[in-house]
Amino acid sequence: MEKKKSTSKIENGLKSKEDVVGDADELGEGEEESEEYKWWLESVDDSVKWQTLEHSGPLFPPPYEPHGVKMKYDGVEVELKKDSEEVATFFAAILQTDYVKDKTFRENFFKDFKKILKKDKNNIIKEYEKCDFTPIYDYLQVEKEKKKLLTKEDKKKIKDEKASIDLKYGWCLLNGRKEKVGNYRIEPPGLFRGRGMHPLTGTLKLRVQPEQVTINIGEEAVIPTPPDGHKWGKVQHDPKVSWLATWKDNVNDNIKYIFLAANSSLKGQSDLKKFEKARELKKHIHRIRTSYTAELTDQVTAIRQRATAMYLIDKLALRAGNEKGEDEADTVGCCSLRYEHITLEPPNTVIFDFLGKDSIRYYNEVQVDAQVFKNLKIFKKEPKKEGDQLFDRLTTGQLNKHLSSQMAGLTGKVFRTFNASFTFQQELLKTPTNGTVQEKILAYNRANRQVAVLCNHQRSIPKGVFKLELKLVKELILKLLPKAKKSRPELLEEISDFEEEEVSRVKKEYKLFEMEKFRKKLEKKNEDKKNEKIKEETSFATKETKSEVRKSKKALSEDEVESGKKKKELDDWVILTEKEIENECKEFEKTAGYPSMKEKLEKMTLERYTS
DNA sequence: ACCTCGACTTGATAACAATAGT
DNA sequence: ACTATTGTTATCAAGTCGAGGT
Repeated sequence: MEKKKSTSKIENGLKSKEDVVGDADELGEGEEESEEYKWWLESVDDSVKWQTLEHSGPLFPPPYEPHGVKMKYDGVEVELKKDSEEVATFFAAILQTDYVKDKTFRENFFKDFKKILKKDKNNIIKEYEKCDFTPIYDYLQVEKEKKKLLTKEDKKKIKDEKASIDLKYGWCLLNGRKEKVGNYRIEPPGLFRGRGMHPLTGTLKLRVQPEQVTINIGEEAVIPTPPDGHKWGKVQHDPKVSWLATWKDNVNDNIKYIFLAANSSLKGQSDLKKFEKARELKKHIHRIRTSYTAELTDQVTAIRQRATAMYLIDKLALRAGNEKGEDEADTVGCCSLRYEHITLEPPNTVIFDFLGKDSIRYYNEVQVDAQVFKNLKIFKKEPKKEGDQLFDRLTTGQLNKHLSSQMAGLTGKVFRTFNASFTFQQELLKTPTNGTVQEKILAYNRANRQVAVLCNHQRSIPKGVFKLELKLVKELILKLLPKAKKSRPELLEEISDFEEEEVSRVKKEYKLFEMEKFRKKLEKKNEDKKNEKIKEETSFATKETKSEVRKSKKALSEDEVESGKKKKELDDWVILTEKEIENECKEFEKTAGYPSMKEKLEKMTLERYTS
């Protein structure tokens, strides 16, 4: 195999995209130049993941250090033993978030808190309602502020320590090559933050002991030393799996792993394989579509359901939708859709409304093929009612079995990759061939947006409304919009009641403010660009005069130095039409509001503590 | 033919670092 | 130079899917 010295970043800039991706292996700074390993040219047999494997094992979180701050029970300070204090502190830390507003979260937390209290022989704390965690919360806030105020040297020291840890645990030797390890830290204890209506949210996630951990490592390799006084649960040498360590999580009985990083050869190879599979589907998609379209009218219900599901997965990029257990949030995918998740509106509109992965709402009104509409109507026919499976004769297992008979290795998720990639490519084809960098970026972002729409990817405005926040929000608005003092006198009033409604109203107001700012920014840039153009033209006309020439020869004039950056950016700026500005604003609206506000609030909190 | 378990990917989001703006 | 904004990386919950047991 031809080997080549890895090249510098500057050289990479001149190379084709493929090469740049290949060169993306990063060795720590100051590393010796290593010979490049072209994993993407390696054969794709991945049943054996490695021949030799050496690593430093997982890194455990530091033991809990008590702070001694007392919480209150029924108005009285209570002394807590170490373990109880730790759990109380987990809860205190998120006091202002709306995890605490969630009844399930509170109850699960308190149940586990009481268990720990019992072990610590504490029989004072009995009712959640009498608990007051705010002293601990306040303490944590102060600690946070202190951390921010650390000196540069202290911050550097912390950074260096982190780097030396990373040097030890962040790398492994896979077949003798140095590769990056991903999540080498054992997950620290805390309160399980299940998403959506997870029945176990708030449950105490216990500290993982080395005795629960299995190490997977090469036979020849030195076995990493477990923490003092501890032993590994098990040490194995299985080259058929890629993980370095594993343990079982006490909350869901889920198995957790330590894997290599996303940019490692192993992950790279399987990623490549995934996309190659999606490309392969392109060759078969016509045949597969013809086949399931024919099956839409099959006599056998199971086959009809399968065909209909395939249509939805293909057309809407729905997830396969495995069955879920009792102890999980009630979310669905294609195969697990229920009666209540779709509404049929003749002649052929289907309204999807359900919670998908991460309890993110999928809402879509779509026109479907007439036969699909007919089928869905049949699948909803009585005696079916709310709570019943729409595809009652279909499981993901059966679906995938059929898919792999149509094309080797084909499963439901391949359609998502395929359709996302296809959409992305189609959208990129609209890039202006000789457009500016700005225009190209715009096209790229638009393509990404289209994929996000297809796959229903959405980042939500973070929840977690703080009680204190409302007050701060009001202060903030007054600070930013001084004229509101007159027009909105109620903002000056003392807050008596922290109603959710009030919070969202103030937030909306802030969002409007943000959007106005954004629009002004765009318009100003447009203006600047227009002016610059005019200036350019006029300066070109008078360029002949000697003084002008001399001035330009004087390297850069002062104000040119100052506006250098701005100018550079303006060079790429495309003058937007009113409609484009409108579109950009609409896009901005989705993300405007909370994130920038949150930081401002944090700053104000800091000012408060430091003044 | 189910059902559970194990391994791995996916995706939201929180935390941090880099860059732009004043 | 200091701070606001934006981009990147780390974290971890929540999916997918095949294998192997009953």
